[in-house]
Amino acid sequence: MPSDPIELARFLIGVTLHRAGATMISGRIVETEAYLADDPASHSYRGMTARNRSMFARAGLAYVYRIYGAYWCLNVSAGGEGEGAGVLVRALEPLTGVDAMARARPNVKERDLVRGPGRLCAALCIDGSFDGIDLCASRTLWLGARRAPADIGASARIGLSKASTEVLRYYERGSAFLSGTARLNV
DNA sequence: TCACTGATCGTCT
DNA sequence: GACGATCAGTGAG
Repeated sequence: MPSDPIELARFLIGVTLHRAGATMISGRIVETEAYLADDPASHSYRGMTARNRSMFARAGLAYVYRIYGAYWCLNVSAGGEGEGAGVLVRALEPLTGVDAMARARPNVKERDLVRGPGRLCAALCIDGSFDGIDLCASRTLWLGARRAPADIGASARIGLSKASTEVLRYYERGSAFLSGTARLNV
């Protein structure tokens, strides 16, 4: 697994994310965003705090944070220890445990279950208690095998007020499970 | 399908 | 005290 945030963001496209709870849930990552060490849009930009310390760990740990008071977002830490880089996991292609995801998100269409970082965490029951876990060693949330995507597209990142033109969002071209509008997923 | 808006609260200034 | 790596609902085209 690469540690450079851009290489990691591209590598994670096609990797299977597993969640073991009452039911086994898994999905293939189809969309990511890279957040660099010296990046005005990154939580790590102003240095390490109690919230973002997981971003400064060695690559491969989970950084889970709450946004807009209501949703959780899952990142994979990147870079070397103390660097403060990460990759936001934005969308999955559901593989197994669709029923469990639907129970966690009632009245939601299958296509929208894990299409977006907040929705993804809700469907997989990921919250702040997962912050800092090792995604290569955990038995509750971990990264598994990779099935290489046919084609990887790139676009500007979504939802940012700073550095919003940097092309650091990556996605599997043609996937039906991408977030954002169609224009971004060409 | 796209654009716009309000909700909501932990974190940082 | 302000803001945010989002989402669901609404209305127009």
